[in-house]
Amino acid sequence: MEPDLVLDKVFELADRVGDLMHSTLKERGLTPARAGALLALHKAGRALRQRELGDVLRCTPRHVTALVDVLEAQGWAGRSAHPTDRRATLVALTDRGAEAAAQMAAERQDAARTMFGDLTEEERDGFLAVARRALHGMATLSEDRATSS
Amino acid sequence: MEPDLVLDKVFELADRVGDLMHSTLKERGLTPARAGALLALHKAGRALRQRELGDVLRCTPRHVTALVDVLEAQGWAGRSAHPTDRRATLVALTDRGAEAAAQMAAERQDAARTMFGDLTEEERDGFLAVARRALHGMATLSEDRATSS
DNA sequence: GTACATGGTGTGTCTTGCTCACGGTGTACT
DNA sequence: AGTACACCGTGAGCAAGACACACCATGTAC
Repeated sequence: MEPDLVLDKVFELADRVGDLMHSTLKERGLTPARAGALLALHKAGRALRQRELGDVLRCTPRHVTALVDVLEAQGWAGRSAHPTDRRATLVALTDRGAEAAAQMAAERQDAARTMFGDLTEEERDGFLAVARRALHGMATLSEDRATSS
Repeated sequence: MEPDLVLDKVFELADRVGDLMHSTLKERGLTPARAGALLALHKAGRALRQRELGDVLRCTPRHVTALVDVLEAQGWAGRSAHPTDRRATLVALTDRGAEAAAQMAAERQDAARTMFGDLTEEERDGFLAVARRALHGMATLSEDRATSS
């Protein structure tokens, strides 16, 4: 069994989950990026500056503006002025947005339980250990590339 | 340890590998989709109809046209008439494309070895077993959604 | 030989994501 | 004070990935 095929499985797993999520989102009228923004706000549990949102989502401030534009137009979230910093804009979920985000988070957890809920503790630990070592190997690879450039 | 967090790790792993691949591709002047097409042709080992390429890449025929347009313009691949079916167009790698594809495949294998190469057979089997069960659970979920719609 | 299926493409749209430049605002240091 | 600088969001413009619909040329089956 080549390491190659293990990597294939990881991608297959991520792809399938991604596909499923994508299709459930479409029913809600949400795209992956917009849903990500809602979930980020949900997880934060408070209003975020657009800048903060961009940091969490790992995208540029410019893109956050566009994202929030749509979320606001469709009633998922709203902008408000920052109380003390007049440069900043706060983004908060509307009731509708909060409900959708909570539901999506719950669905994600259900899916995770369906996939990994019936594992023994041993199996889970073994799986995570392998994943962690792989991530560490990856990090090493990335650093090598960074220093050699 | 919640199943939730296991899913997070899978995504993290896939994301990191994806990021690394993306950056190596950019140095070559390739985008993910175009590189995918080259690798698909490489793996097939023969010229493919555009339709076949679309099936492998899981995208629409229209998108294949656009993809091949660019690959052809940039000298990675070339079109030729199908010898017997005059509707069909065959896509084949140029020498340059074949070389790049082979190199990318080798790099991918190297990365996989860095991540999973030092596992014992037991660890690898355990990991794969978990992944397979998760995939199976996913499939069940997807079917449920399909029948209930 | 007619009806239908298949293969590729023109046109148009949407989403994600980037850069660059800019105006308004905070902050720190003279 | 005032000046320099950093930070926040946004206007404008662009590239990539991907979809649907309509269309024409070609194969195929009846």
